[in-house]
Amino acid sequence: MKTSTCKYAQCLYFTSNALARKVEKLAIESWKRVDLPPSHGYLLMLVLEEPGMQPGNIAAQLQLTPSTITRLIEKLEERKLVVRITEGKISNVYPTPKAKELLPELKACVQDFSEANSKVLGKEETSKLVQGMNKFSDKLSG
Amino acid sequence: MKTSTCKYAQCLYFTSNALARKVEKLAIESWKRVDLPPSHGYLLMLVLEEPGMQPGNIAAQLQLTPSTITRLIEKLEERKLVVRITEGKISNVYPTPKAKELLPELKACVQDFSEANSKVLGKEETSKLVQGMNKFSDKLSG
DNA sequence: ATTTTTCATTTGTATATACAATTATTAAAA
DNA sequence: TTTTAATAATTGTATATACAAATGAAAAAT
Repeated sequence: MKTSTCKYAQCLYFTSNALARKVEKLAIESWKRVDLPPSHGYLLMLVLEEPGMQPGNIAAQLQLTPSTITRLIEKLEERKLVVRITEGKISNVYPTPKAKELLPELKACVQDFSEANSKVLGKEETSKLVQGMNKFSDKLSG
Repeated sequence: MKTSTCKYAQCLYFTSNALARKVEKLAIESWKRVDLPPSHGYLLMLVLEEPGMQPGNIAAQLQLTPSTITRLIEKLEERKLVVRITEGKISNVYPTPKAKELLPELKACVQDFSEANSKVLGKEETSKLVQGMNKFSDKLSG
């Protein structure tokens, strides 16, 4: 259904949620080749770039709560893609060799997704949209 | 954390999800006065405007799946805000008197939220952002 | 008039996420 | 140095949402 026929098409609540759901779906497609949901994929890439990264920092980077990060890590551990090494109150998350092997594929997913959404609105306009969303996000995150 | 310090700040997946979560939070605040999550509130308003509306149409309007609508309606029934009357394979959802009494308060929530997010970016710019998001949404929704 | 297909809704189950409470540890204050 | 406070991570529980399967009814085809 076109948003123009939606009663709440002018409402940011409605709009941002609807968009997020659709973009999520698109992203899921792009990440199917590695059989990971996008959220797991992004977390994994973060850890590959910075092995030993702590859950708290991951949470900040991904703008998710620590508890959510714990859950994501659990799943990635089950898949043998990361290991957690805990000393005292801090944990460090490391990618496994299996994850390292997967890196090129992960990058391909990101690339794939980027191309997919560039096709939708064009690179320029998509980039502007992203900027607008970030601007709003930043003003909100107190 | 500012998005500018986020590794994936240029990624639509990341951006749209992060924005949706933040906007949701803002909306929850606005809807607290009626003790309803925003999604329930919007559904209820739809049904108040068009009593007897069917779940399938509600789903289309809100761009949610029918199963999600069933769940939302269940909650609203528990709260005695709507009733479902089923004949054959179709259902009609009606607002209760309690819901009708609530209508001014619901409108106040919408108004409140709208003001809250206008304060963030300004009316003009917010409106442009919404347009951009809708445009993307529309091109995506196959 | 039966059978088949389509359709609207619901149910079972799964994922993503959050909040509040808990645990365990380190740092600060007394 | 003992107590207190702050911090990092986790766990328990709850909400929002979806997909796939099931149900039940109406419409279409034979």
